[in-house]
Amino acid sequence: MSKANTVVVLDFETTGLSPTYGDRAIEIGAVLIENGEIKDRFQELMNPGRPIDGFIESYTGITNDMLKDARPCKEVMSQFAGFIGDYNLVAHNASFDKRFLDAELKRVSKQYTGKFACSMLLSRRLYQGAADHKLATLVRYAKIPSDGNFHRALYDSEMTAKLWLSMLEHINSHYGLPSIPFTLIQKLSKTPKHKVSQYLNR
DNA sequence: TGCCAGGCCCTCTTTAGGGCCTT
Repeated sequence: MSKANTVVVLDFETTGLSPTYGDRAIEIGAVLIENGEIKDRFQELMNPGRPIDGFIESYTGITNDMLKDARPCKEVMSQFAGFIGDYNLVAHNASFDKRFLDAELKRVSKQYTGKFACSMLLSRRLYQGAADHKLATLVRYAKIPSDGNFHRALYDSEMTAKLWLSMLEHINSHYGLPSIPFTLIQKLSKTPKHKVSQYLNR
């Protein structure tokens, strides 16, 4: 599979916000996009080794009962390392998912070489008219069909993937760029908002 | 057991503060 035309879009559900303060992953979901199409999927719950609190149960719909028989994080993450391989990676608010990916893979002595891009940072440049840049809001803004079942890992990764493809199509239709290298998307995601057109029209 | 983040980005900025996003 061509690395240049492939990205893995991933999403974690977790026990909280900070792996450096002991939070763990409880579910990973991911889709593999090749040449603009979803070609593969990965989804699994994982047992973090301790109970999750009521807020997380309510927020995700993942219960302690569901996690009781799930495989431990180390088994799931070792397998997931094989799924992401050396592909580049995308997530919505990628700094969050990158922290958990790094922390969980470090526990199983796995590494990855792909680079991250962030769909939220890109959307702040391309979809400046959106009411906000939450994933659900952007899915509605981009008119992506959705049943509204957010906050599960595979569903959110699929919606992020479709949002990502929507933004690539936006770049093509507005700026005549049918394909744009991943490294340029990363740079675009850090470009000052008022310079986006200048950046893409050069 | 319970504690709890951090990068981006704007502005009443840069010797700072606070909202947005993710769970």
